[in-house]
Amino acid sequence: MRPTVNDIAREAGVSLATVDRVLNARPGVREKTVQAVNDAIARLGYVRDLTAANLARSRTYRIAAVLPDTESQFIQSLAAALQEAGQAAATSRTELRLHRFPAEDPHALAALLADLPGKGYAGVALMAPETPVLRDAVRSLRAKGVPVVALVSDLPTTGRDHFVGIDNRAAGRTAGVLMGRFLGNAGQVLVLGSSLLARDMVERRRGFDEVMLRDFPGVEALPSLETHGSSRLLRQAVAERLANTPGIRGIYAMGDGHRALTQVLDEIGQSGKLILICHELTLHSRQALQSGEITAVITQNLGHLARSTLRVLRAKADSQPLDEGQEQIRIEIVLRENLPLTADSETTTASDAA
Amino acid sequence: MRPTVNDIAREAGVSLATVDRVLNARPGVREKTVQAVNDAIARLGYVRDLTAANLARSRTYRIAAVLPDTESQFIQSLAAALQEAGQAAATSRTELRLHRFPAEDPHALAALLADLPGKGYAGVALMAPETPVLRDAVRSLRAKGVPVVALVSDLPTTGRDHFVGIDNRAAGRTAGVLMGRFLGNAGQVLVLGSSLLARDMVERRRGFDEVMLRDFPGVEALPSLETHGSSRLLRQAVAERLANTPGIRGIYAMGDGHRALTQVLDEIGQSGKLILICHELTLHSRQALQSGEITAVITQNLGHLARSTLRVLRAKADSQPLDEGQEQIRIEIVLRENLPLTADSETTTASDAA
DNA sequence: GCATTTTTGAGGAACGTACCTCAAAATGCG
DNA sequence: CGCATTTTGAGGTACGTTCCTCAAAAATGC
Repeated sequence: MRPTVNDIAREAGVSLATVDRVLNARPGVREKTVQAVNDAIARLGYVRDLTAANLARSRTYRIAAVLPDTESQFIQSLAAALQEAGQAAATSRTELRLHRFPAEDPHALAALLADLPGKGYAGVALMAPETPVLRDAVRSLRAKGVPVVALVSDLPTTGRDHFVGIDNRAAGRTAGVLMGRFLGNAGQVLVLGSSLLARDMVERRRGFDEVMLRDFPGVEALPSLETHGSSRLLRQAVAERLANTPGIRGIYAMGDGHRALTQVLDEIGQSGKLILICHELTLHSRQALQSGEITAVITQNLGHLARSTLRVLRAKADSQPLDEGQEQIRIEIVLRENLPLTADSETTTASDAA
Repeated sequence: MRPTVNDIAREAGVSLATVDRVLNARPGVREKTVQAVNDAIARLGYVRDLTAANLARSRTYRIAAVLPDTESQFIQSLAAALQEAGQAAATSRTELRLHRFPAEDPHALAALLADLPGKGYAGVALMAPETPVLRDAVRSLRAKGVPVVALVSDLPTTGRDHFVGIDNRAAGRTAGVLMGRFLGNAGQVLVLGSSLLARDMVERRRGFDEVMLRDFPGVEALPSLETHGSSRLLRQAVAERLANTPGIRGIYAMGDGHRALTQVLDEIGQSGKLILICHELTLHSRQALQSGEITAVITQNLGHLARSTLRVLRAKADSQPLDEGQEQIRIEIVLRENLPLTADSETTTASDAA
């Protein structure tokens, strides 16, 4: 049988009340007694039963996930993964609520965040561009004791408690090696990004160039083409570039918009002829991998991301330490050959089925 | 406030006892009443509070992990990862005990397994070769109601409840694409495996060949060289082959023994000149990746593996459904550029620090 | 309609911890 | 030493569920 608080009390020769005071760091216990209790704890190898503790505390965790209201397949998948993780966590006294904000309106976002503490939220997960208004809003949240984690794209200047996502610079480097090696260190590479204002895009580009310069002098990475999430812009620009620059043998797509990209390649008869490396495994990129239109996808496991978010926020809310290893989100390389069968990490969830 | 069993009783117009009978599928309730209760549950959106339930049940999970007593760095790491996951799970009424068996003695293993049910184990995780003796032992365990999961190498014929590990065929395919592409579809490849009796080795080889035949006709994959875990054998064989077969431009090492391999390559002056693809990220393979001696490592996250093992066994012990997505172990591709900083998935744990 | 069986209700104890109150004991100080 | 103050003890209730008993009520068969 595992030792309980009563066993500690007996072992330490003190009362249950005192043990409780020590365990929960309540005041009014002599240093000497604290020691005696801690010794007994160590001797018995006591570990607090968290299930009982949470029950007694009737602790519940209401958590807010705040995402832009973009239509992108990636955001949809992220939302679905969060919902799913929330469902699964319902049995452990955790409740997740999804909030959307107008993608281009930092003030609406700030207002939304300001409203959260009053509603009894134990933590907030946030994916948003790092504006000054946001910075203040996050600081104010944290000042009120509500932990905040940044999702997917980091927000270092806001002083967020944690970042849940991949190291985008390393992701860019990974794309770089794959591209360099697959091209055999020769040829030009077209680089596409949704916006050079987003931190993740900048970091990916930096990582990509780093590897290219160091290891693949034979490859020329062209300046980034910004698509601003517009598929028309993307198709036009890509078609034009490929026509004008015959040396292009690879494309590195740092942002979303796989669909428009594979479409335009198909139209101009280049489908499957270029090395194409993208980010994020979605329903579409999965198909394109399978058909050989996309060579490799750099991705992160959204299921893991969502579960990690909940775990981290719960831990922060209780100011408990994290299991760093478990919370590190891996940079996954997906080729046709190691395409996961289904589910989880991915984008094929409820929202797609509908 | 979340609804409780009492709320259901009120809502359904029955007593608490009846609600309990329905919730726990106890007999003696009319179909009509069951329906009424289920309706109330649905109407209120009740979700059982597992923490309270486990507390009331005073359910604890004693789990055995059974591994061969091999010295290999991989097994050591796996053991460390399991220990660590066990530590972390201690707060949730889970206790993990590690058992070792003599690697070459199936009967000792069977005896060990036969002894477990008496000791109150709620589940067993097992990594072992698939012998007839083992098959019977596992079946007998399961017949006694003890769930069994296979670790790392599957045991399909034993009727194990679950397999925790990667799809080794897909892992071989992944190694294949990387090799084929990195070689630019030309040259010969030396393939090393510890033993062709181990199921994982066979599956990796099969996957590797599959891709080679289909996608890289220019590459010739030589017959597997068995090393039987002996580094002397490995060094001799590799040196000889490389000397006799100048067309070899890549090596695919399906098993362990990275250290001996990189050493012999260094000795014959081939270090870093060949494309070298291995399995399992260990302390040594990590260093070799960093120095460029190894090109790519196909690996699985041991931290994830260990945590998944515990989750699966707990679920099986309670005959609850699994979150398939969460339990799928990914095939990870590690290059120098996406080498995780530290910890977890890996081999740099307590045992190494000691 | 009666006896028999099945279904239901009421209540309580338990799991291990948190948190509260009030009184008793120990300690520190002048 | 006596006083005020700090520290400790004893006991209780609560969290939401499980699991038990015993009696009462309802349904069933003949």
